Amino acid sequence: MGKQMTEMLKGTLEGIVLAILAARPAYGYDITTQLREQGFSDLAEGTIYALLVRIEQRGLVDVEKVPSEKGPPRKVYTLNAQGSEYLAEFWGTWSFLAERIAQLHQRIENSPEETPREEGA
Amino acid sequence: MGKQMTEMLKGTLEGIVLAILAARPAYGYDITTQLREQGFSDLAEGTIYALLVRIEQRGLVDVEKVPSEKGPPRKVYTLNAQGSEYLAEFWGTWSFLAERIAQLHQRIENSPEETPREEGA
DNA sequence: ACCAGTACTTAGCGACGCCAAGTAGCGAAG
DNA sequence: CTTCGCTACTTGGCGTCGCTAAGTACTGGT
Repeated sequence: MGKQMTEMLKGTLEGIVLAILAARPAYGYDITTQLREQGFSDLAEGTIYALLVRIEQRGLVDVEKVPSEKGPPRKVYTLNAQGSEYLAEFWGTWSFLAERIAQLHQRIENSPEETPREEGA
Repeated sequence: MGKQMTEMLKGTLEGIVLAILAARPAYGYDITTQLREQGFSDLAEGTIYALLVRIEQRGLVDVEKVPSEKGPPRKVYTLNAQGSEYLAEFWGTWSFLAERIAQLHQRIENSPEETPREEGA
């Protein structure tokens, strides 16, 4: 997916990453790999790292440096209480938006321009 | 809803507006009113107008100036063939994203940290 | 010694939604 | 007749976000 997906990820990627961290703690490279495997194939690596820095500075996650056998130390992120709260808000916002959009989608599906309808009443 | 919604609307608002136009032609003020009534209560007016200019320049809509009894002439936007195509792409992208996020949501719901589980096997 | 894979960082860019203010046309109230 | 409020669109500047691109650093294999 291209530009549309890029724009859509603004605002949702944050929630996605928090949701991943809600399942279990993880580090940047790991998260990137997970997402790429789950279909976000051309997700930029730098994006995740920048996002992690942001949510750390907002105090939504706790960080721990863990040595790796295969490279530089990993920064393992864990969702904390504030992060859980923020994630809950995210689900609320997302649900609201998804519901409106689903309604719009149905409304179109159910009233295609082709279908002849009684114009009068 | 606040900042989360603002960020989420990036990329989705365009699709929302196109979907509204797919139902029937409309002008900026009208679209803004519709959206505000449908729950996007603090949607900025300028946002919609800027978006309409963009989709017009991309050739996704046709425009017609229609005089109004209550003020300046309205710019009525109609979704054209290219717009329909683009909207279809939007649904594809949105569906993909919504599905992934739904999966993430379920995965969390089904494995809450609180629930005691057999640790061994 | 070199390269590939792992893992994180940084600087700059474009796109989008918001804010604020302004322009313009019309009807009703004073 | 001026003023106010509603309708309707425009414009300039701002902050945020994801992407691009380049770099740093550590390890193991050839």
